[in-house]
Amino acid sequence: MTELPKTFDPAEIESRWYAHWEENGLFRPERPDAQPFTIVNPPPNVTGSLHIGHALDNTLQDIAIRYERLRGKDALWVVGTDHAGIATQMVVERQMEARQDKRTNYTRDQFVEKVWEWKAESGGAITRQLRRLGCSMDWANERFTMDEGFSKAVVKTFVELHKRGLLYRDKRLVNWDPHFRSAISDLEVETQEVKGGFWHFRYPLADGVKLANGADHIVVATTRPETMLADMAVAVHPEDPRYRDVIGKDILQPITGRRFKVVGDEHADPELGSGAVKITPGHDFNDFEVGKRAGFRAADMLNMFDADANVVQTADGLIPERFLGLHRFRRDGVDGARELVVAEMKALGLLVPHVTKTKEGEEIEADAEPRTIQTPFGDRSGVVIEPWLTDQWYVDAEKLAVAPIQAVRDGRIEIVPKTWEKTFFNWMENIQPWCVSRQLWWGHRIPAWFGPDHDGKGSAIFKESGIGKAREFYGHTFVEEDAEAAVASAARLYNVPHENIVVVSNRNEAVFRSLFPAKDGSTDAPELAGKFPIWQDEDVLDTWFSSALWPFGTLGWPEQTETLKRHYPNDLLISGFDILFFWDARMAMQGMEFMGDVPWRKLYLHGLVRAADGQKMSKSKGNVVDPLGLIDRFGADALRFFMAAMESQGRDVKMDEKRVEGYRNFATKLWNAARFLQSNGVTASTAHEAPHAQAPVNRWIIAETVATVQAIDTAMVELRFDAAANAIYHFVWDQFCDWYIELTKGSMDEETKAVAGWAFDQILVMLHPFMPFITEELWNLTGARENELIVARWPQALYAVDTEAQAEIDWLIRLIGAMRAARTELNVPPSAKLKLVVRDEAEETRRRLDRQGAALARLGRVENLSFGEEVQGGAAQIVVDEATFILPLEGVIDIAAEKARLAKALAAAEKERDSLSGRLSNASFVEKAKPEAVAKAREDHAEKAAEAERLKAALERLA
RNA sequence: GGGCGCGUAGCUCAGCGGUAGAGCACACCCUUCACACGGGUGGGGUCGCAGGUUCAAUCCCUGCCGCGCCCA
Repeated sequence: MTELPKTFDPAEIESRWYAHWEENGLFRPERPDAQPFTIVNPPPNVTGSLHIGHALDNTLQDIAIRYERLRGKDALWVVGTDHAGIATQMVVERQMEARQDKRTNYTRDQFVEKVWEWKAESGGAITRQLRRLGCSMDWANERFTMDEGFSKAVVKTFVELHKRGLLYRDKRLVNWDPHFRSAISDLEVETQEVKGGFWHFRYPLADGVKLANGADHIVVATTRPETMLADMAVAVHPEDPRYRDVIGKDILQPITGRRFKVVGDEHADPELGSGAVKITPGHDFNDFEVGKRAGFRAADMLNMFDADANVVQTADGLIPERFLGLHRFRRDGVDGARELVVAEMKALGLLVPHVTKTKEGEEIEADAEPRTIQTPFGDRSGVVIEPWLTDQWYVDAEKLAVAPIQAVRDGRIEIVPKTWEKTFFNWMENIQPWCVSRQLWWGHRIPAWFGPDHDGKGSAIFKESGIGKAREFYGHTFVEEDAEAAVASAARLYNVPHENIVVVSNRNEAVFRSLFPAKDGSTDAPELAGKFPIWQDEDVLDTWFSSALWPFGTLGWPEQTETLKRHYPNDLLISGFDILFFWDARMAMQGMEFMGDVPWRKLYLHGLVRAADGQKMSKSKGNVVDPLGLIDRFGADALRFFMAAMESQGRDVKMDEKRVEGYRNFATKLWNAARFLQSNGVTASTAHEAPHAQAPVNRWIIAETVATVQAIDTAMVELRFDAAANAIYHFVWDQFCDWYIELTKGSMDEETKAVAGWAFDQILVMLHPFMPFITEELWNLTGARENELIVARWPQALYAVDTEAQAEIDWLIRLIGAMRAARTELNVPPSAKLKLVVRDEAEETRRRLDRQGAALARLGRVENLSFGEEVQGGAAQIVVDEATFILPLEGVIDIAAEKARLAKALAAAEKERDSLSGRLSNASFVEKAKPEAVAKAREDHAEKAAEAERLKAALERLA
């Protein structure tokens, strides 16, 4: 056993022990016969670095897993990262940009290769950082969503969902992110309020038609004037008397000269604005629905934007040349289509100005009415989302949501805290189809192949298309796990031999090679004449589509592995509530669909970590706290303890560095307690059971240890991390250090050494889930051990509570406390030793004084104890239970001060006594209150009355 | 507009039907042989406001005020 150094260095201990645990496989000890306990980590983004939210999330998980490991379970904490489609592609593209390079200088395969290179070099940052936090994850089986095995699971899921009719391709409006040039899901759209305008345009009626009021036009209002270039109708309420007669008549739109109809649709609210709205089905979600009701097919809806949201010609060719290529609206100081539309309408006299009056009654005209507009933004790109008409893959979330909803309802999944259930239900019950395709290069390529139409006689037919979006035109789709299966499927459909199916890279190639002569000019026949080219969908899947498989994909699925059987369902999932929809809900859907069972039995949702001022941390605000910086300053143990202690269910955690510092101090306190024990010959305990003890102080600390185990066990069942942390904190500091060590100082007999060693060992075990590093270090420094603390045994909580010992030590603590208080209040110098005279004491008190005399003498600074004698002159008097303790202070004491002190105590006792007697004299209280409450009140009343009597007597003695 | 949550000591937060707790901060004292990242003692709260239920409300119910989040 080495002597403990005076101070400890968290950094050194942390790196040493972490490496030791990992190298020795201690995060996943072989326990084939033990009950499994399984958690999967929310896979952090492979480009990410550890932020304070990860620190909270992973600390809680580590506490849970270490706790269960100590309790002997086969504890598995699955770890890995996700490939973060957009984020990772962005990172690599940004690096390229810095070298004046760009993605499109490479083929897709070359680019993807470069991303893998980046991952190999830089993708490990977050996993190194999780290690610094002390997370005891199963690194030996670390997973990545783009792993071969995991990718297989992703492909299989896609194909299966498609087969089951739960996944389909559809042409409809998606949330298009013009920055990333990709679709995103509705969850990735953040609505924000921005200041905008509401413009009113006059749309002339064609053919001389007039409204009931004689007007030759309809006024429509819009917040997006640029979309008029793709308008296809004007909608009015069918019952609106102003417009009823013109339904079915034509509008002759200015600027484009397009003719379209006035349609009746209840979407138009007669109360709002003019009651007439322009309809742009290709660029607005509401208008899309109106358009469909008006009889437009999605494929015929006009599109006026390219992927960058710049204006392109519509299918009818009516957008004037001068608009083409403009951005949708003003950007970087350059006017866009919106500004030009407004200017031209104004010039045409078709803009209805917004008129306001100043206080002086003067009228002021503006082009638009200022308005706050709910505007959709891409959560990652920060640009305005453009509803765009494209073909995308959708998961039928509504059907998949049924089973998870049921599982939560009947308790197979328990959501903690329960308040989140309502949010979960609300979202799940109103769920929208989930768009899972993304127009990126990095990710799981969608296992769907497209092929041309056919004439039924072995020839391919390529449909002509009017709109230049090659990715959308195909005749047939083959969703299969690989190209070979797709070829087979295509051969079946086209009814041709396999060798007549040729896999090409995209549609352009298919068209070119099928319809035009071979490149070498050797023949006039197209190279693929008589054959059927098929090409794979170029899109990839939403990253969340893959991470939804995490609870079983990481365990080997679709293979039916032993691990999978043993560890699915997982026992617990811990995640921030911010990913409840993104991830948790989707895991529940996929888990129920493919495993037929819940992914986890409990779902624990914690809040956000906020900055000290309560603001959300963000890079732009510059208020981000780096958890690694906190680890450097205070140690990982202190940061972890802070996270646990602050995690009460349902509330956000506000950052408080002083508190982290406080827990660093707590670690130091523990360290020094160990030093003290060591210097007193206390060593590691050899038994799991508590030693037999006679001395009340030893029996007391055993009882308190057991009470602490019970408190932690209860807290952990309820997932009250704060309660668990506080229980061990107060036990260590307030009971073990402040009282047990102090009471046993100077009387360290063999029994005490054994009990102290045992109790300290239990402390190390109980504290280990929260502070793994310092506890492991002390465990090994305090004695020879058979095993590391990380795999030690959790304390037993089976002992009967030793109420007798507890009562005695409780009495002793109260007595010493009261004596100290009296001394301080009467300004007795701390070094002064006083005599102590006891009167009115019961037998039990005399016996206790007998046993605790030494402790009382040292902690109460008493040099002589006697009974019953009358004290001459001034003295301080202390009432504890039935006895009065007198500290003679002849000549030293200020009688007036002592009188005041006693009077204050007397007043307090009388106040409580009277309040209790008041309650007891209330007949309805005695009748209606619970009997226990009445009994308790009687008991307390008797006690307070007696105490008041004794204090009164003490006061009289002074007079 | 719908939903959820929060308002308790100067600050950060627990608590909960029987008249309030912690950490930090604050004041005073202590070079007590583990620890000043320490020890001791103490001050400090009409538990947002107003009603109601109850023998009894900080705790349950209703309304209001203030703050925050999510969804449309």
